Amino acid sequence: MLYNGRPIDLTPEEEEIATMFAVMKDTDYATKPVFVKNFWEDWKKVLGPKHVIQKLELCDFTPIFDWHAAEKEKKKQMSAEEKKQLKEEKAKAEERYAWVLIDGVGNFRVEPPGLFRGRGEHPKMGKLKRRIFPEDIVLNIGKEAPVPECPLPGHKWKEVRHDNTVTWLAFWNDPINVKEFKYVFLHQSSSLKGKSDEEKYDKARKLTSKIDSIRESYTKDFKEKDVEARQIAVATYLIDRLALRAGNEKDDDEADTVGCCSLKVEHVSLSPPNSLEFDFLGKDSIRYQNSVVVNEEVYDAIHDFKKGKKEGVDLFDRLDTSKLNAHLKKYMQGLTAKVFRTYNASYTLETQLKETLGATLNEKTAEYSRANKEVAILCNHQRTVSKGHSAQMERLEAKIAELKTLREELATDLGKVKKGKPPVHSTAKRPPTAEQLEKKLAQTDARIAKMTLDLSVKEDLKTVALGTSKINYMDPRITVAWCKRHEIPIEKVFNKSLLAKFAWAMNVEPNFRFCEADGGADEDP
DNA sequence: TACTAGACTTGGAAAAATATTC
DNA sequence: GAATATTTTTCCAAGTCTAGTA
Repeated sequence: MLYNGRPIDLTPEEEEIATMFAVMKDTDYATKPVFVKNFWEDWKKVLGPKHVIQKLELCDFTPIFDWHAAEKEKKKQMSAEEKKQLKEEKAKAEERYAWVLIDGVGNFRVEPPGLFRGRGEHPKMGKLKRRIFPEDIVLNIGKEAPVPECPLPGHKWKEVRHDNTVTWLAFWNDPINVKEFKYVFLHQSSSLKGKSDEEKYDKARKLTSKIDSIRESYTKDFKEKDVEARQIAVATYLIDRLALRAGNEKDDDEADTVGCCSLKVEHVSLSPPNSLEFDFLGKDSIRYQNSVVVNEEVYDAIHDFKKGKKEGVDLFDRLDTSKLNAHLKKYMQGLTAKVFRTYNASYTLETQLKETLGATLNEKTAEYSRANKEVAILCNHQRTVSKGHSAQMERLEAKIAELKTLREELATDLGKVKKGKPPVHSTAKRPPTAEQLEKKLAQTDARIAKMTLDLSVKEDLKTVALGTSKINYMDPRITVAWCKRHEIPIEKVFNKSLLAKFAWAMNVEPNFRFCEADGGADEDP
């Protein structure tokens, strides 16, 4: 790299960190002052006080960036054969880390050093995430099991435990947030994960038989004199109807985001006669923006909760997630705020999925996507619009316009031919018959219809992420049963990973209903 | 009861793999 | 068959919630 216009040599450690920064030149992070400041503070520590480099502004990382770009290009240019071989070698070398006796392991690699990429306006973005050594790692293995050999010569594990009350295989402290941990868990497809997944959905399903009385109860409490009880009622209403998250307290050294219990007064505004306007940053700094017509008593309650409070003050000042969840436990064993999200997502999928369907497989899977989309919207699962989206839309529109012109030409030719005159637009040596033209016209109409539909679906889904609800919120038994009823191969809606993850749900009866009145109710009430 | 360490689920972005189009 | 679009997988950040402690 260059410093003040002159080439400069760095130690491998200094250079490694410089490279982390250099390669991010074209990302959003590089433009954020907090990111740059945090990076410079941490790099400076490594450089030391007497280093030639004293000012970040005088650093020119372009040579490193160009080198990295060239490396990337080299990799891209490798033949498919070479890539395949490299991949196989890697898989072979790692195979022994990928399995435990009973099942597969999830992510078994430690996180490599890098610059922390927090989401939203994270105060720690750009900080150096240091390299993890065996001395950082705690292993959890069977008492009689041989201790895995430490792969770095001269190093040793931090600790070896034998704790069979937890599921993790290893952990280390997150270097960015030393109080937090990074775990190695079993694979999503493992029986252990499958079991707890099934329990999660069973618990949500159990809500079916309780939900009416719960709604009755909190509706009654909208008028409670006691402020805490009233806040619990309104918060539960929002969590139930809007699928909001619980909203735990957050520290100052995290991005400023909220959930239900941590909403601030400025996040909800009143719009007469009875609408609430929500606008706040939720998990991952994803914006939640929604206008909802609400129960009049809820509207009045929010009005009261906001009264006399300045910006930045908690809307539910008498409430936190533990109080809320403690209250929910009175309704049902194990009931917490997140269960409502699972319940309402699964309920939505089941009620949205139509039982009367079009004839083709494509129409059926499109119906599934449509229902999936409703769930994703409920849960506010969003994605950023892809880079080439608008260009892609324009191309599709142009194509449709082209087809429409063709259609007009076919129509006029058909008119001519029917009157026994020669076609104007056909350039074929032998003029087409009326039948041929009619067939082509029908084909073109079908193509126009399909492309127009594709176009609107694409535009519709440009900010909606379907994956998260599919992986975490919709009871797979709903999907499997629906597919069985409509003779849709399950592979059409679940990819390989999901098939493995949801192995426990595959034997469900075709008539399974998530929201049967007695669905999953207690054996002994 | 409040606090917090700990363990687990949920989340979007980016990379990699695969399918489609020209 | 290369370029482009779409889907799948990987990565690791960021939530939720429990249980133990003071």
